[in-house]
Amino acid sequence: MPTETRERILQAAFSVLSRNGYENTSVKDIAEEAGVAQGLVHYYFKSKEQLVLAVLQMTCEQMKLQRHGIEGEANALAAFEHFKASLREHRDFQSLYVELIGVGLHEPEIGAGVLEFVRSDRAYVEAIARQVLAEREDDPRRAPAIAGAVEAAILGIIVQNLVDPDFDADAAVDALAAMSLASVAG
Amino acid sequence: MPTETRERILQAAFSVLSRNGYENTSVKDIAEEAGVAQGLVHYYFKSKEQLVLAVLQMTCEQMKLQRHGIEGEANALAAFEHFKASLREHRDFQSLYVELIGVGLHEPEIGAGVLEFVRSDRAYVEAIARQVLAEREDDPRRAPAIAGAVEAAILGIIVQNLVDPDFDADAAVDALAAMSLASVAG
Amino acid sequence: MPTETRERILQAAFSVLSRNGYENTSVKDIAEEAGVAQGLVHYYFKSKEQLVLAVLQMTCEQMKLQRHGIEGEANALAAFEHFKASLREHRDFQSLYVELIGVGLHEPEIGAGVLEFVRSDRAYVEAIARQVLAEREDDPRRAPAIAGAVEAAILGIIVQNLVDPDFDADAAVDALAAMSLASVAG
Amino acid sequence: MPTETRERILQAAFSVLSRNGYENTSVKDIAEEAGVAQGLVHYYFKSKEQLVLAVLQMTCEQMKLQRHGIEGEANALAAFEHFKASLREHRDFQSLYVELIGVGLHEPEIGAGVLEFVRSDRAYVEAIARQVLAEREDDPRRAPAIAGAVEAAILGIIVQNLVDPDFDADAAVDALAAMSLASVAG
DNA sequence: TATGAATGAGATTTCATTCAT
DNA sequence: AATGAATGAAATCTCATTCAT
Repeated sequence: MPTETRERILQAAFSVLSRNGYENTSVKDIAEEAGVAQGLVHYYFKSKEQLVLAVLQMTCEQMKLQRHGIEGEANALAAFEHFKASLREHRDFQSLYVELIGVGLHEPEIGAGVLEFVRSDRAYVEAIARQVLAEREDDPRRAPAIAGAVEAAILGIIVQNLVDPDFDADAAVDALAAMSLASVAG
Repeated sequence: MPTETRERILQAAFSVLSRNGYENTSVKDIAEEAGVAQGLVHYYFKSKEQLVLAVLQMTCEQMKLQRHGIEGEANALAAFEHFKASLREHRDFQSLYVELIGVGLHEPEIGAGVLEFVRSDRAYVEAIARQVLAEREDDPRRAPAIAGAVEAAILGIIVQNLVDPDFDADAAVDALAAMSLASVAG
Repeated sequence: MPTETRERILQAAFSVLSRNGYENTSVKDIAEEAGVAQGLVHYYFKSKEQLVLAVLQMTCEQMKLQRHGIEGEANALAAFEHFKASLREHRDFQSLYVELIGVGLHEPEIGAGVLEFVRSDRAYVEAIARQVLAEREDDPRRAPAIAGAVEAAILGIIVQNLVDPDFDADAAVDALAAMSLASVAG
Repeated sequence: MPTETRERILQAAFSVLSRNGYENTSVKDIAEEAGVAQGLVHYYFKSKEQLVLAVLQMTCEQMKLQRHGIEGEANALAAFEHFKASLREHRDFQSLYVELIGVGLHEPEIGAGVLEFVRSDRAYVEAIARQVLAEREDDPRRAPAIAGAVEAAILGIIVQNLVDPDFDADAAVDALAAMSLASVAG
């Protein structure tokens, strides 16, 4: 089946990219990991950049799905717990993601993909914030700013967790949870 | 004069790197920007990686100095204001920094440089946190976790500010300030 | 056809190497001689060293085949005659060979290839020596030492023949033949 | 003293060249080994090739001197013994020498230096051969051919001794001695 | 769809040599 | 005599991409 091959290439690209980094990954490496000829990669993806973009989107899609169950709960603490778990389980995704944030600063197509995901992530945080503000009868107009800060902290915890082996990510998440809830009236 | 030339290469490297990105910057570009022969770059820096590392360190050094006046004050709000200003004034540094965080995930020498700076930055935040906790007679042992979360938010605000033209960085910083102070007893 | 191209590169490499010498031969020169793109050379051979090694082995293989008919004869004099002829006809091979002996002293992979050929050549000489010793009922245990000396003289005659236009190679081979036979009982 | 510096550079060049090989030796390496600035090497030697040539000549000179005492003796066996000793003691010289034979095939100035030494060496062998032939009242006109073969064997034993750790150089020299003496009437 | 040979541009790096001091 | 910064050319190698089959 044609689609299977495309998928295999995508998976292979994700593996190699997250393992070796954007700079150290060639189309040849990806083709080898996927077990296909080099030329076939360009049959499915016009350029390396397009392939990377597809990888980014595929992976973001996977992440969104995992979050999905939580969203209905409107429970901020549960979301933070879920985040703690994902810090342990999805290092590979996060590593690629952080690297692509950097790449996206100078490659517009990647940048657009990154932007889309950052915004959707922040929107999710904002939705939760809005729920909490509503519960406590605080001003719902505060939600965007709080979401900006909380989403920022999430990104920054991901980064520190990747970069610094001594970083206590769980403690940072707990502190973030305490901080964000303390700032809401009630 | 020898030292001047080395400095000129470093400055040129910073310019080109922050303007075009790590991937799109060649030693040739840097040499041209500096107005020297390509070979001279390798006379002063053993490899491209070493040069980039030196750029990272030089720039981190500059950032540290700017912070210096603040540190004695133990005034968290002033530090947040200063951060807001630097978001406007130092996009070039921040852009390079964010990109090198990504690069450093797979290139150990860059990674070590990034780690060093992240830690020193967090230590600075922790010192301020400790001051505030002391003022309000809260438990000083909370400082590391708070610093982890606040440093994270700082990183994440830098990222969003670079990536998303619609991001309201000032509002996020204000929300962060409110959150972090609200979580401390008093 | 793929194999043809590989062979063409190999032949081109032999030509340029024996004509211009190892030091003065670049991959670009070889690609031009073969009429292919420079990158293709590295498609077939991982590195310049690997290519040179392949050239060495290819040429050694050719030399071995030419010798083959003789070996059955157990006739030392015929072998010496054949050697005289090859001194005239295979200057190019011998020139490259002598140069690679020198190169191999400091590049292990080349050195291994050279060693292999020297040993196989000496083994061939030893086989002939053993035949002559048997014929004349002399001690067969003398064969290795005699082969060491005769193989040495062969190498040295090749060298002098290349280096010194006034060197009388035929006379030297005849003297060697006389010497080696005179030292065997009978 | 100026001459001392020149000598130091020559000695350093010999060390580095014989240790690392011609290809892997840069003028910078030599300057560093000598403890002088890179530019100074070119003050004393017009080019790298000239320097290498001077090294070759210096070293050949040293070898000749060591032989000198022997030459008066006209004692072939003593000369062979001396050769056996030099195989053990002068690997560094011999390694450089063999490499420069190869280089000299394509660089005329080096080639001329090599040729000069090969000829002088062969002339020395020929003188001894002549003495032995005279002693045994054999035809002195055989001397050049014998010398060609013996000098060849000397070169080839040097080569095999460098290339093959299992080569029994002493046995080969003994066999050579036996062969060469057996071929002379008496 | 799939292959893999072939291309051509470009990257990093090395190096002999020159030159101002 | 001596330094070492500076040059410019060249070398090896990598790689995204194309193309004939």
